[in-house]
Amino acid sequence: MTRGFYTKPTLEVAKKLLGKYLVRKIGKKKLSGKIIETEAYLGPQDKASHAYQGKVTPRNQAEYLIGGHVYIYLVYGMYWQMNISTGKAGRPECVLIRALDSNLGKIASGPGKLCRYLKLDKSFYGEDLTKSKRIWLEDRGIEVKLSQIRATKRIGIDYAGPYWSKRKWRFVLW
DNA sequence: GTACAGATTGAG
DNA sequence: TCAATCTGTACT
Repeated sequence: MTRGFYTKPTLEVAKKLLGKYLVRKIGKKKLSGKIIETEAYLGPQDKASHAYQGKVTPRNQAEYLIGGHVYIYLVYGMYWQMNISTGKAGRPECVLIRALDSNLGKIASGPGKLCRYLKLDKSFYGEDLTKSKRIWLEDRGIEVKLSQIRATKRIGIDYAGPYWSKRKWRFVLW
């Protein structure tokens, strides 16, 4: 996948990521899975985003990078979440990868489990997906029809209030 | 320096 | 339904 794919509007990227393959190389082994669930977080306006109101911290600065970079962080002190930054540089927008469909079953059926399975941690912070040799995305020619994409409300952000928690910015491949 | 909440998960 | 568990952030 090239840079141009990631710099499109975030909601568009979130939908187009469905059906693409996430590839992770560990030593001589290659792990991969089809992306089946994503969630969009839209910058300063989104109360559920870490960059709400344009906040910049050492933790979320990767969210401001130009599309195609990894924004990874720890939640609840135990689980890593992998995001892909989207849009232009300076825009705090990203897509959270929530689930992969792999031949190993439901091992990556949630953001925390996904990262545990792929052995992702802080060393991937800010990794460039268009250049990295240990993690990248592949288009394997799977055609995703609009009727196969289901939009639902996002998970685990009720604290952001009913308006933002009800935005249907979670996309599931049906 | 200390307090506190969280983009989850798995067990009960 | 609810606790585990720890980092970053916002205070004093």
